[in-house]
Amino acid sequence: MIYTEYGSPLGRILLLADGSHLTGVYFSGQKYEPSLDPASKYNPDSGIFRDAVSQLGGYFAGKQRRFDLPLRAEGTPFQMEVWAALMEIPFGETATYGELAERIGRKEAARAVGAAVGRNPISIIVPCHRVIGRGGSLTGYAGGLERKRALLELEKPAADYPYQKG
Amino acid sequence: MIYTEYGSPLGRILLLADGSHLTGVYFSGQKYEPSLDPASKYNPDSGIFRDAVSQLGGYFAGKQRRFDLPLRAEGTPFQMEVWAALMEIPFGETATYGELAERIGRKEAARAVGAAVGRNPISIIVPCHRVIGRGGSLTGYAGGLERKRALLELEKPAADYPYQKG
DNA sequence: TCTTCGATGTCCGAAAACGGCGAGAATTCG
DNA sequence: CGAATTCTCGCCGTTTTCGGACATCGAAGA
Repeated sequence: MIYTEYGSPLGRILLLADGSHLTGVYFSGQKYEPSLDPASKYNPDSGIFRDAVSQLGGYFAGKQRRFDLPLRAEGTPFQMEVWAALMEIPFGETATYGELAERIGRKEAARAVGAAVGRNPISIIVPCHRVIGRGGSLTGYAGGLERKRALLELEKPAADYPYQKG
Repeated sequence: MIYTEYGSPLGRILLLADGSHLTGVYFSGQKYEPSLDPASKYNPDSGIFRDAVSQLGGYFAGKQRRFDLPLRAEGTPFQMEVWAALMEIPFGETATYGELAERIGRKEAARAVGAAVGRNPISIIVPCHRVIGRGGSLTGYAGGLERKRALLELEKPAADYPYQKG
């Protein structure tokens, strides 16, 4: 278990890996951010991290629309199904929680999908920010709505997203 | 993780080890017997098992009063404390649950001690059969009271143990 | 003598609470 | 009259909480 940090335009990001696979990408301080395993080592020079940081850099620079990295996300069967579905949403597009639920064959489980999306361990790369409410509202994001909005604007500069009141 | 079996005078016994340490000794079918990890391998020729079987043979034959084997028993801190205390009860002697509780500095936890003793993963060698009720009754044994009685008689052939009523 | 009760750590099942939802009714304003 | 907003309620997987049951034992009261 190794980790490193990456200073993104949206704030510091913690990256976790098991050596061969990327296992976590968290905005520092975000909801559900795991506490660092004492046994894990700071190792910014690991190949997996160099690739990840490079691709994240390209993404934030607007030069890269897809990621190509070995990922490993562990969770309940349901969660992993949801996360897999997330990977099917292309850059620049969005889906609703209900649509996602339907796609995995559990039409009525929109709310459970919401909970699972919120537990996505690999932010940005597994694009949980592309899921919004049926009415178009952003509804929520573990890293903070501000970042969700920023990511969506980065992917679709021309669009305007509704602001939530307040 | 490896395992083997040993046919004792009191029935078939399952032995577990991690290669260097003995991690489990269970009467086949006893309470709390763990289901065999699919990844574990049958390996009766492992050195640790040869030693264990040899010493168990000597014990049942009445020729050996102590065991000398590398052990590893995992559990909660409380449980491990109880199991360590069990090792202090010499061959042929007994202790009550309350005494054991007092010995680990938790005088009032006799009942909790009972629960922990019941979870002992290394029967016979960690001598949980040497713990009896305050009144002298055998109270319980994960491998069955009949075996507990047999073990105690093996260790102290001349003694007579009270039968529980009924 | 017999029953009741309280203290203790762990496990297990049941039940409830809790979410990054969504459809439909009720309500509020122009 | 619409159209936007708020409420209410059902939906569903996960997490948390809670209540017993245990390999006990001593003290207190009937």
